[in-house]
Amino acid sequence: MEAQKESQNYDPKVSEKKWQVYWESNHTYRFDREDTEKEVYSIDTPPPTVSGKMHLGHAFSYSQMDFIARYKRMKGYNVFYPFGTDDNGLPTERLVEKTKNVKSTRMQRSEFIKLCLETLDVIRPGFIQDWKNTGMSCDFTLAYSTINDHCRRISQKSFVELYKKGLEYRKEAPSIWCPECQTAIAQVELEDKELDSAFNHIIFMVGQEKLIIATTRPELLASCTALFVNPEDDRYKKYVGKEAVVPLFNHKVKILADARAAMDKGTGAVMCCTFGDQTDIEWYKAYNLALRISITKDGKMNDLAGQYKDLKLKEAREKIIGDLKTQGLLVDQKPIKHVVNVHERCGTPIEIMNTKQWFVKYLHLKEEFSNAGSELHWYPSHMRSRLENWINGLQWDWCISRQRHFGVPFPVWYCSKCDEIVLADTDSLPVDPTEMKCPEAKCKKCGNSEFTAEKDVMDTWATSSLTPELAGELIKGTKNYDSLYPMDLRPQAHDIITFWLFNTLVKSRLHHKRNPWKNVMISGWALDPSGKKMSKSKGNTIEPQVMIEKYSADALRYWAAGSKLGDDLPFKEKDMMNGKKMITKLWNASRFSIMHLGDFKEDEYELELMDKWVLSKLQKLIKICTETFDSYEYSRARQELEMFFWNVFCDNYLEIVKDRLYNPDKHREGARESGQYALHETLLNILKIAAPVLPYVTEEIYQLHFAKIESKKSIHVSAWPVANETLINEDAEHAGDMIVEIISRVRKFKSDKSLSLNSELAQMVVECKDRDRRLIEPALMDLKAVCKVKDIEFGAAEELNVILS
RNA sequence: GGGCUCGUGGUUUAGUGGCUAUGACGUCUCCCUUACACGGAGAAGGUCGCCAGUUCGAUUCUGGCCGGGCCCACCA
Repeated sequence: MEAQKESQNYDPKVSEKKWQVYWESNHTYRFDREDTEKEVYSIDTPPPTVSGKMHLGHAFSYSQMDFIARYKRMKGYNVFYPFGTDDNGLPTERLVEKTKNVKSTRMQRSEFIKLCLETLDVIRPGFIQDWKNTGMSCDFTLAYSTINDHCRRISQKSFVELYKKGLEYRKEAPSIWCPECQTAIAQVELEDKELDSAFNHIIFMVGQEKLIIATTRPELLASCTALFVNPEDDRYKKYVGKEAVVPLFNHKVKILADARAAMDKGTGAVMCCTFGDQTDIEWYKAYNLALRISITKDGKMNDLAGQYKDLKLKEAREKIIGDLKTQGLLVDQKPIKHVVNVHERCGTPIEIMNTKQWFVKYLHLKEEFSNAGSELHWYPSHMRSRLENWINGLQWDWCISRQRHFGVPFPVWYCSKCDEIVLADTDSLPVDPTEMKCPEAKCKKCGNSEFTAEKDVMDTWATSSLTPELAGELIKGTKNYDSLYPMDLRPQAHDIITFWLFNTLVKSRLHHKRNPWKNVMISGWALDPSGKKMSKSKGNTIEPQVMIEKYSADALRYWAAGSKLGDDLPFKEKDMMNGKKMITKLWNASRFSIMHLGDFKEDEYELELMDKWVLSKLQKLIKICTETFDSYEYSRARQELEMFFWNVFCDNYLEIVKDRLYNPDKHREGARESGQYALHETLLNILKIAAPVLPYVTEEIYQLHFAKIESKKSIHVSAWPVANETLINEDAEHAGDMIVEIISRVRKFKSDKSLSLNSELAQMVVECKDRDRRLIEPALMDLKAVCKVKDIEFGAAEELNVILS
């Protein structure tokens, strides 16, 4: 592959495409399945959802994990860095229905899945290309798709195993239901939404007396099973134990006392329904209350609601309120704002329905999960409390069944007589029970020979919580398979700690009693310029593809490296210029350096003072950047590098060494070679440290000069710099800093006089301590040249003083 | 209501128990010097949210308050 000529300007459009092809055809990022010499570093890459395009948040967080992957690779690890796609679930279903003009529910599931796989095979390469364009260094041959056979098999196998371990159960129980999507959902899929509502004060008759309760959901009157008051509430003590008549429906319910009834809320008296909210379930269980269901799964009233049957919930509410009013049973209506749980996908307020669902049993393991969370190394550390917080608040076992058509089927049949569960044989997976016969001829329990197939599919998180296996199993049977686990790193964004991170942790604990990974790095979000969340509906999204086109992928990555791990970063387009400038500057400084390095030979040279100065500072840079990369603080590494490169290297060192390179005769013998040595070392190490963040431009420069010297095919598989302690030289740094200070005074002098920097000065007197004079004297030739001053004299003074004429 | 997090020149950001508080963008002045005008040199601009405490000394540590963000809880 041809590197760009050093005489040309750097063109990222040409360069980025070129190196991407080069890396791919050379398998630069290939995980070696068989090599056991190198230590394995395994990453549990997040699989993005294929249905959408890559958005800026992706570019942001995937860049950040890529910095670490590249760093580890240069450190000598055999990096396992797969790239899967998540094509299981609603987004894919919608996409395929739209593009193929079909209806999932009107097709056989396997047929629809087949169509999905075909469609995705067409779409996926273009989709993945966006990720490749950002410079991701995944081994793209380690690919999985969460809906393909491989993943369905692993997912179903997990289900079967957990069932056999007694960690899953199927039960008719109150569960969270979305009337819009018409499926059960999990606690994690809930979202808060503040809605306008009203407390309706409604009269219940207790004998001849009126007891007034307050409710926001009068449409559930038919479901009322009891009234509750607080045992301490003097107003209502006399009613406890008596029966009240439910208005409009006229059934009798008991009045009970329970501390969960708040005296200061509404009227202090509350009705308990099947099921208005979580407390209703608790009361239902605690007091063995009747089950009175008055709403249907699609959000309408049922038979129990009598004349209100078939009305939608909202309509029923209005009609019931109207009827209460006309009958004088509604004494008051207080408008309130309250927060209700809605389904995060569709925004519909959820209902609690009694339905038969599959659950993963885990509420009894909260403590284990919490401890497991503490054992993970969190970067940044404060993100752990989000998991902790979530675990503490868990109230439901994990409902993993969904009443949808598209997804991973449960490999399960039920005896049509006694409901006995029959599982598919593990070897036969993946299966779709709706399309094959039950493997058992007769029910073991009752002898019946009729079975019905489970039609439900699994929660997508039941599959994506298995990513360590989905990826790892791809190399099963190779030498390095076992070294993958536990994986070294889970990188992801903070919004799915309670989803993906938690669920993966759960599965790993349940299956293997170990953590899935050692470290987790949590990235923040890319926000819009005003610091708000980007969303398509708000129209404030920024397309990373456009930014790459305009400014290059390196520039976009440079931007992504500008925020601390875990921090959100508002995107401002002008910030793109910083990266672009950095790239240009790197190119130009390298061009200049390489121009003077053509005849350089590695050898022992007596080093000039300013060479010792730059090399000493370089060693410190290497140390700090290594430390910061080790603790995932790539932004700090970027900042340190930028300061060194711009300030120390370009603005000062290159200016200082320039004269020795152009006019070696003016200097002592070997001064030029000493400069070449320092230049070579410094530039090479700058490039290497920049390589994880700016993979393209560093490769271009590396190939232009250093690749053949180091005999490496790519900078990205070259060795990460190691600081040479013997080059750390405090005296040289002190002396060099003084030289820089003197240069700065000269520059100020010229600037004040509106002189150009290369205007000549006749004389300079440097007043300083005697000791300092001896330290800086060795660099006198450099100083004269860079200041364009003919003669330098010294004087004695406690403080540094520079007199010019 | 609980937890976490942030509050630094006009904007943005780094950072630390103490030397003149970091850089970028913007502003102003100057300089086309054989790597780079997508550059270089210089300048102006900050009571480091407010109040107390610990300390010889706090922007940095502790507590309280004010303000922003996120997560969780509350849903009768």
